[in-house]
Amino acid sequence: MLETTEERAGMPAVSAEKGRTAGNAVETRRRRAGRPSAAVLDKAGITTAALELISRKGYDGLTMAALAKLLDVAPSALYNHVAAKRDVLLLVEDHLTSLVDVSAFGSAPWEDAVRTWAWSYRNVFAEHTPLIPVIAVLPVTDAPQTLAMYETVSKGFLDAGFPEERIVSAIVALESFIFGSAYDVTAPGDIFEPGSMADANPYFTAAVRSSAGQPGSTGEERGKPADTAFSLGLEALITGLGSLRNQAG
Amino acid sequence: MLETTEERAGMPAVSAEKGRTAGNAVETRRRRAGRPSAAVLDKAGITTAALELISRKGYDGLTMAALAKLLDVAPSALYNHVAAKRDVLLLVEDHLTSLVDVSAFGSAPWEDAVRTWAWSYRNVFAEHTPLIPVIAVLPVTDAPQTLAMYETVSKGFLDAGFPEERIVSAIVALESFIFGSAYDVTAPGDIFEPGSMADANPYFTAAVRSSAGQPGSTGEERGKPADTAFSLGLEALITGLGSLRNQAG
DNA sequence: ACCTGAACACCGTTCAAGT
DNA sequence: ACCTGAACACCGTTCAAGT
Repeated sequence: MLETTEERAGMPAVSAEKGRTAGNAVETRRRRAGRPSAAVLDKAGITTAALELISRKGYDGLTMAALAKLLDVAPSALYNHVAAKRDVLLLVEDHLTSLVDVSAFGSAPWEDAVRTWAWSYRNVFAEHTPLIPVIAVLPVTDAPQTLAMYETVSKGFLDAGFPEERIVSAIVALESFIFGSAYDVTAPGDIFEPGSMADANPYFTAAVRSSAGQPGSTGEERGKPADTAFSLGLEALITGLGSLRNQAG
Repeated sequence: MLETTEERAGMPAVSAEKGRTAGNAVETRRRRAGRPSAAVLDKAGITTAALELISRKGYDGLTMAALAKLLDVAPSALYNHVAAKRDVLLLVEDHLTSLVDVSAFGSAPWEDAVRTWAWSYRNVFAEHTPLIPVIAVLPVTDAPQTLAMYETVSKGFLDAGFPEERIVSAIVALESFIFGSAYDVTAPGDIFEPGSMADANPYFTAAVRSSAGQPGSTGEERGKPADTAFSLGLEALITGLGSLRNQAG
């Protein structure tokens, strides 16, 4: 999996001085200053610790100080492995992208493969919306797993008869929709309730009232609003983009 | 338009003690402690000052301290008018939404109206992507201009024969695509250059190479990549969602 | 090369005191 | 009600010193 030499270790690295794993304090003997005989930190360990912190305390809890504490080092030690906090977010982003399901490309028909990929992609990042501003501006060179995902998706599009010169635009369009939709998942359910402003906005108010209880994409009685909107937009995109394919696929 | 009583003043409020407008220092006579005879701050002034700061220094420059300095007050004075920095972002967001062009609804055909609205919406927020996480979770009750936009768009959809119970989902789907696409505009042009990873990712690399110089939506020789992708996705959504309309429109 | 520890230049926010 | 001024509890990051 595009593993680099400095990222081979598991996480969290065992601290020789303490005989324990990070985040699970057992002893308190201090590590003295100076370079340790074996490095305590590596990128894989930092990534796993960041993920652990995010799942426990959310993105507000992901501070360099908290990360350092979980890894049992001084905050400044992190800067031997990352240039800035943004690099930590980047490591996390690339790891999460490897969780996106691209397996249907190559087995299922194009429409099904895009559907599986898009839902999986949205669901992964719905839990990690603070990363979206990072991804959107992220050069693919800095994110090997993200690049690997694009490679699989590109091959799937090409094999399905999609014109090569339109593949990147199509992926970008789908991704834009996916990222925007990931935010919707986190929105409160009553986000569109006009409340006291209902009288001044009758058309929108009526639309909101009548949209309640619409069936979800999976067929249940009332789907979550975010899922209904995602399904609606995704099917429109699949149909519209699919019309660009030629007969080769 | 939906002006509230405490927001009627222009901006920046004139400081009686200094005889100048905020952000344009002339005198330095100190305002003494205690409640001033006329309020120095109001929401409209805070909004305009925030916008000024953003245009001059970007969102990193928008701090409560910098905002207070531009308005010539102590930082703590802001908290008499907003509960937190988030409220400042909300004020800015609602103002920007009022700049989105919804004028084509009611005059142009539905497809053209959606197109005009979507491009305008994307262009406004492409310059203000840090607001996107705020909007996505924002109850409409707290943003009267945003609600007004939804009202106009909803009426446009209904008048065009769009089924009422699908309007909110359709707007959400379009908005999701618009917000995601706004990020693309800010991305560096070479974001997809595989660089040294090209060999390991041949399909994606070929797609990136062949996508360069594709025509933009406005017909010029080579459009900006973000515009090409936006056009592609938007037209797919317009076609797909448009098929839901009945003959009434 | 890769740690510690101290320090720097900020943040957003709170709150008593003043008029 | 609506300011000032001081203070609090943080931030991310830098850098000399140590091995």
